[in-house]
Amino acid sequence: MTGSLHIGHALVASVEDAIIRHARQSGCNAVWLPGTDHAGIATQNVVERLLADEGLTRHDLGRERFLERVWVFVEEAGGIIQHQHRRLGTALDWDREIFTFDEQRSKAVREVFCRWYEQGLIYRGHRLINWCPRCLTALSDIEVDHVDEDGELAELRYPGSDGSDGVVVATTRAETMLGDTAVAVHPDDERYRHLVGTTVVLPLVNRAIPVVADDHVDPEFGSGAVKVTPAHDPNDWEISQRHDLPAINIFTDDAHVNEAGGPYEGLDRFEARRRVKADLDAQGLLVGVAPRTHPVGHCSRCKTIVEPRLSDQWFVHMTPLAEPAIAAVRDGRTRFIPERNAKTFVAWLENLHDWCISRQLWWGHQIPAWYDRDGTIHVRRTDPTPEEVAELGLERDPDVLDTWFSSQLFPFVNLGWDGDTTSTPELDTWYPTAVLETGYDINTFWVSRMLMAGLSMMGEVPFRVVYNHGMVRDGEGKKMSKSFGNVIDPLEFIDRYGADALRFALLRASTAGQDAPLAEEWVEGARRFANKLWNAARFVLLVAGDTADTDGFDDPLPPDGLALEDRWILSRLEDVRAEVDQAMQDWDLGRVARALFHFTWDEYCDWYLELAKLRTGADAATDDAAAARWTLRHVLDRSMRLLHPLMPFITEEIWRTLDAAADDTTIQRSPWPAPMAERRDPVAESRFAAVTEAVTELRRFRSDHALAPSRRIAVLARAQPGHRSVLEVAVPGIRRLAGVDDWSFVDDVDHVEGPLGRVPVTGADLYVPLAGLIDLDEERARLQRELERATSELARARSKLSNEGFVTRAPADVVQAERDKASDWDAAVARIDAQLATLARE
RNA sequence: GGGGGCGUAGCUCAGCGGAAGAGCGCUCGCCUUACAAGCGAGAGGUCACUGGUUCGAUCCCAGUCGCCCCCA
Repeated sequence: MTGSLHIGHALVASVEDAIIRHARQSGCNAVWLPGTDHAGIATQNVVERLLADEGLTRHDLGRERFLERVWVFVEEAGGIIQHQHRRLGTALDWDREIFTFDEQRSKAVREVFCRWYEQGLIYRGHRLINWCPRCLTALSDIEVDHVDEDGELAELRYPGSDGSDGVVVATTRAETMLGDTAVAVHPDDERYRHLVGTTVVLPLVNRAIPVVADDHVDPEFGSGAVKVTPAHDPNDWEISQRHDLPAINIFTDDAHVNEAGGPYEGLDRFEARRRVKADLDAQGLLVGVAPRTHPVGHCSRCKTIVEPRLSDQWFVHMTPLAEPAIAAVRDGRTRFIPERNAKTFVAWLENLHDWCISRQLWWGHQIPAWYDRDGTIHVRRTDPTPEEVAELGLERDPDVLDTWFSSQLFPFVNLGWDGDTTSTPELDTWYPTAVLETGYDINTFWVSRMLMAGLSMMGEVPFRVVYNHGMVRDGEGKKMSKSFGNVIDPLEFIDRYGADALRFALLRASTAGQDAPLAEEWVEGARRFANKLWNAARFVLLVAGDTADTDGFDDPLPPDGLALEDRWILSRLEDVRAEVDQAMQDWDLGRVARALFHFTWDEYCDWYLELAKLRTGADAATDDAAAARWTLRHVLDRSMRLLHPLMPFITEEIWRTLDAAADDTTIQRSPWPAPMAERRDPVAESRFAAVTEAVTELRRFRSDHALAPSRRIAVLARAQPGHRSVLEVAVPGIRRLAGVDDWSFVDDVDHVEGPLGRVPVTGADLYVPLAGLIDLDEERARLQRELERATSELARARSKLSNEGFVTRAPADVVQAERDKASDWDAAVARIDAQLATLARE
């Protein structure tokens, strides 16, 4: 409500959009539900600040007029983040968007409150809660952030009522002594046993307080005696309940000392701390002061130090709700990705305290409870009539509900549930939902409550899977924060690099549950990828733009006469399709991104397109050119469909350009590529590997000898039996890609004049006449280095094979692989020797 | 104090029992007619340390050290 799109939202949106687009392409009736919560504390804070600029407080306006102001703000600011999400390309079901404060959702909130109240799950209690003295409201436990801070541990002496020395207690919050109502020691602590049951005098306020024995006191901490301030410390509150001690509240709601603090009344809590210590010191009762780091709770909204405070609040009794949720996670009705998060989640659910749901705010769902003259509580689904109000003297509880109380209902109120309506086509179709995607930091806040509320109201889990992404960090793995100045603004990056680039960079770096680093360079790299795709598409359009010579773009049947590289790239497409499917199933979008990046760039562009250039030129054979064009288009089309969930914009654009029939549809509705096992062609893959090997080895040879592309070379190929035909079909391609002018097959090179460079590849030796081409001494040195490596690898393999245990106990295929390696290296040694001999003869 | 994660190439991270991978960065050579936002080649790693299991460990187990989260 008050926020704008930050990089964390961008990751959420990228992941969820990828999932939903994939699901839709796969033919699922998928829905992606947008919703906004009313962000109670945050929104009220913002509007109160606006009012403060006008010199007003909400109390000047009164509740009704204040809420009118909030609504004005909401109307203005509320839509910003939705609009920003559209820039990322999110295919949300916008017409199903809901707001926690709209009529139906408000009705549902009230219904759930009433049901839980009737079931005894909601109660009003006088308890110690977390209070924000700035927001002036209660907070739940998880809205408090604990941060270690440097402070002072002060040791205070409380003299005995009988004039004895009394006890020394230690505290980091000396000012709370004004509210002490006891001193506690451990029952087994010999040092204090004689004091239990006596009283000591509380200095400054001169109140006699008892010394009690309690098991929970840690005798090792400080002096072993602790002061007990029931109204301002959770542990002390527990002690007070066990020993029936009074609780004295010493603070006003904005954390100033109240009348209970006597002379300190009116002081801010930190000033009071200084003064109390100084005054005790003056009386010789400040025994010692030592620096100490201790955890301090802060309001997660405004960072003010929270104050434990005793007050009347509404609570949800958690155990009965948590138990079914724990069971659902344990028996797998809801699964976590990564799985380990389930453990943390369950452990957290098992140790829940009751949830404080009332907030002393105006912006929120007002609690539907009225108090009559006798103080009896009336919880109502509908407001009481004016007659009832008059008759019973009803007054409504002014507090509102925690925002999470309403957002926990999302999974079913989005689908139409409001208590009266409990069955809709949407609920029947989509509840339980398939997946809830969120950062792991939200599991306790939101996921847990949705799970509990869903089980309680619907009797079934709200989602089958909780997919947790990590936090976005900067390129150095550091947390992004404004104070570090390393924050990436997604909107700025979309402007500069495009939404697809931002999405791809985020997804490529993401692994379930692990944090995702993001630096500008990664986004830049992703843009280069998008650019690569665009240029590849331009080329495909250039050589295969008109569809006249194909049977239509979508025809899965390739024409006759596919070349080796056609069969290879089609086979590889099928491989990568399978890998992407598996990765999608594993919720591993990083793997999807990497697999497609590699396939489209390193295989399709760098190899297939380069080879296709030869076959689609003016002098190309018609049938062969048709096969190449069909394959170019087919693979590009399938690649676009596979990439679409990650990069919606460019894939849509390319896909539409390619397919004339696409004018009236969208790639979002194009079928997800189905398995085509018959396209798997291991023979083509292995034969093509021979081609790439030959090209790569020749290129390396050139590079090693600093031969510019303009220096053409000749190759004499001596193929082993059966391998000549493999290379033969690929000769034109090899020549083009490796810069070879003359290529001939030979039976041997014994009679060839002059020194020859030898480029060994699988199944053949390629000889390059070196005269006038290179420095022969350098070549000898290079060969020596190679010989050393081959010799050492051979030794390694042989020693492994001479290990009796390895040969007899390792799997047969592993042993065989090792034997093959040994014989390969053995052959390599022989070849290099021969090559050195060839060089020697000049 | 309890729970969890992470230490792999200069940086950020994949891999997780059988010859160490990617992106970026770096070096060298290229304007090869889709792309210099590009193409080709290359350097760079006792996979934190110490033990154990195994024929074999970056991968499994135990411990140590170092970073980081969450909860109390």
